[in-house]
Amino acid sequence: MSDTDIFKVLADPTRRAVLERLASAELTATELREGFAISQPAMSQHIAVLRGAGLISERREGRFAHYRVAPEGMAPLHKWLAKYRAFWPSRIDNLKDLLKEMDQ
Amino acid sequence: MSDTDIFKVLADPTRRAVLERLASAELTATELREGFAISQPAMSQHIAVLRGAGLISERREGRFAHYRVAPEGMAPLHKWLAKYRAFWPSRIDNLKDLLKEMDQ
DNA sequence: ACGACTCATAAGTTTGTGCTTATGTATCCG
DNA sequence: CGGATACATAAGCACAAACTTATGAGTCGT
Repeated sequence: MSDTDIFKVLADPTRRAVLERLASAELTATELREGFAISQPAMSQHIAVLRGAGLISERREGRFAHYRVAPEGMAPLHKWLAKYRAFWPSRIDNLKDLLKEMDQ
Repeated sequence: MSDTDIFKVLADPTRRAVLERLASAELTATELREGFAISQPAMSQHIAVLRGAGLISERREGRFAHYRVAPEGMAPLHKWLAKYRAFWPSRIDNLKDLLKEMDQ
């Protein structure tokens, strides 16, 4: 998955909203569609794109498809952004706090 | 600058390449164009987009326009990605190393 | 077996993005 | 002043992206 593809995939607000909803819970395609003013095929297509990018994973169960975030798919994005870490200083303190939290 | 806009801006490989070149040095529009198989207006348009997104800043000097990275423009991206930091564990060690480096 | 349900795929339309050529504006230099 | 240089803007075109409706494929319950 190229950087260009990752950015293109995430440039769509509906797809980012889908990721956000999946961040807190595993959901089916139909459940995901709730709250979106979008047709079922449109959602299906977005899901296919997210899956193609490795950003979500699928668990089939009968006629239901359950989706969840595949965080490792964000790796290219992390990696790209890291190239600009020389400019992070103002955020380092936050990171330090975060690490302290996680140590406990 | 919305998340959607930031992602759209960065989804273009030419624009990301421009940022990469500017990360190490301040350059003029013409200098930036070197190595790209692209017309002058095309580059000018990409620059306008990057500037509109707050990702680069301009320093005018006579007829020359010098550009450099405006790292704070990446903030929305950092912020968005941080929402998925719950999935970072495998990267925490790298962060710790990074912080150690920066403390010295 | 049959209708209802969940999701995927196909085809067509519309809108957006990035490019081009042409031209405009401002600055520098001889 | 007048030509050359640096960059921006305008207009038009080609391709890509996201949506729609229609339909297909598989699963469930009665």
